[in-house]
Amino acid sequence: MTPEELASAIQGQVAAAVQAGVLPQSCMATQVSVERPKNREHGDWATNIAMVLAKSAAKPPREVAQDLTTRLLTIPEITKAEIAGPGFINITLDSAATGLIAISIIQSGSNYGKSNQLNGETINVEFISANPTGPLHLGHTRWAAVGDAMARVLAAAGGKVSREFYINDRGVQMQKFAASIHAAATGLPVPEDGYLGEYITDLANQIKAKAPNFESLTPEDQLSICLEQGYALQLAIQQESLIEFGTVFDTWYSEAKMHADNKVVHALEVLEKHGHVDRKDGAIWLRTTDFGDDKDRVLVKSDGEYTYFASDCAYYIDKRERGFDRCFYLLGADHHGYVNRLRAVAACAGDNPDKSIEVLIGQLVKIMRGDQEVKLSKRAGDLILLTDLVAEVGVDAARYSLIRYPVDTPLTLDLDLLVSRTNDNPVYYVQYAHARISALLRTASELGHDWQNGNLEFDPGLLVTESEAILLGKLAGYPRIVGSAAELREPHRVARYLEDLANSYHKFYDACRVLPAATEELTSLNVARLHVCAATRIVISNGLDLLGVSAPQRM
RNA sequence: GCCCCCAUAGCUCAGGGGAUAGAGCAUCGGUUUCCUAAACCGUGUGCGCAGGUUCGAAUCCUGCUGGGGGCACCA
Repeated sequence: MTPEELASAIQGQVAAAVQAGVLPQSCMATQVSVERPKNREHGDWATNIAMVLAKSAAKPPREVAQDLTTRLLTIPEITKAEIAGPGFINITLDSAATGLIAISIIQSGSNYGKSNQLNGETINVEFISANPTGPLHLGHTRWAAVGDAMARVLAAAGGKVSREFYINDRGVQMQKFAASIHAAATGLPVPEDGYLGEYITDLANQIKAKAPNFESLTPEDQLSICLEQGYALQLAIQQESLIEFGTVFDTWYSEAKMHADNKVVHALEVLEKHGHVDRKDGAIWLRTTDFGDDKDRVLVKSDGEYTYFASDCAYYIDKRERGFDRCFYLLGADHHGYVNRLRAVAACAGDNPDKSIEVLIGQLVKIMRGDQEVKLSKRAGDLILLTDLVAEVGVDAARYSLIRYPVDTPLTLDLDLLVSRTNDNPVYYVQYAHARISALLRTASELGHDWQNGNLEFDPGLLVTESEAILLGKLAGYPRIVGSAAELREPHRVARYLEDLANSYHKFYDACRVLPAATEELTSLNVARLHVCAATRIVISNGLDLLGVSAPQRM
């Protein structure tokens, strides 16, 4: 029996109580919530329904609980229902009812945990969106991991998700980038505010190697080759490192192409049509203060140039016209000032920002090397790159350690720690549980035990020990973890859950012998426990998949 | 000045209004003739301060203190 089934069974008993006149009609509307009690002695599940209903029933919670308890005991799967504390009802299920979850997980396989909670909503998840003027650093890496996990979680909850990377390939930064490469290629001094770092020299060398006549070109032609080639090379480097990292975008969206396609002009027309555009001081403004921004924003400067903000507007409007119900922006804390203006843009375009825009602010990643904080500065070339992190700790550990914390808390990674003690990383703990089960199932098969289709049937009633009951309860809770991770936009919940699940599995493994000893025959108890193991492996594998972390067969 | 985020064990952090607030690391000790010991078991004076909301607050609200970040016709 899953918690959802239990909740609806309780709902049914509430209805019966209303029918019997014990509870007023108003109690029907109340949502029943079922939770796992922290303390195992309180049973398998607990509900606070009596306390919630107490007010509308105009009775003390314990009295409501008393009546419901009697009714709940008529449900065959419930062996015990007790009132506790202020009015909790603690419920113990028949061990067979608890154990059946294993079968249901095995049948669902990779679909276990998926739902249609988001009801096919089309969601655009935009993240990283780094300038193509340098490699991706650790700040981007947090989003590369979390943004992708977010997309996976939303998809598992029934969203139609598209991952998108916005390329800021237009504007002053690109010019500086080209000038910096050009300087490196020709031995000129680095321009003011230019980019530093070895990668600039590398790019310059690659460009010169591809264009043997480079030296003989005019400086203007050289510069334009540097821009074009430097951009292409650097973008390819970003794309490759993300693929290696396991983050694959559906769309790489070029700002320059958006301009070339006249999308910005179109966006201005849309905004104008909705009546929030002003002209003053020779510039064109969007009256974002109509919708809570603290000042109006310039779309077109008095010199006729579009602002970056104009691109933001056009990009948003284009996303909506491409059919996305909801646009996620995953931004660093240094961009939190954008939230109000993005929402105002949506409102100026005639949308309800509460529906169409969702901005998640990720606090910055602080990096320690021992006691020393490593300062990041792309211009100065002092970087911790995505590729560096992966080289040091591997994709799985890197992704996992970035995902397992909520994004709204600053994250401190100690590189020395991550490097020197990789075995202590929780990801290994979870992966080990998966590898351990894989080994066990492998052994079962090598010994010729046919536990799935053999003579012995799965008997869930044999799973009676404490560690089995705890493990089964955790397995039953997985779908709601995925659901809450999606609803709250907090993929880290999946990671925390997996650690908890792995812990329950290791304890189970320690307490319960799964396979028969070498000389003995397979028993029904072995079969039942093999089902539990198989179900656990499925859940770990499904959960790790949501994080983009591998589930190894061997370690 | 205005805005956002944060404050929980020695350290890094979990904890969607519920019962005795939890992990990992670190410390010290224990467990394997038996399926993977990357495991398991034991070892703890902790929710920054003050109010409020209610049957009940680490959780929600207000104020304060302390830390991080942000405020351009920049990108």
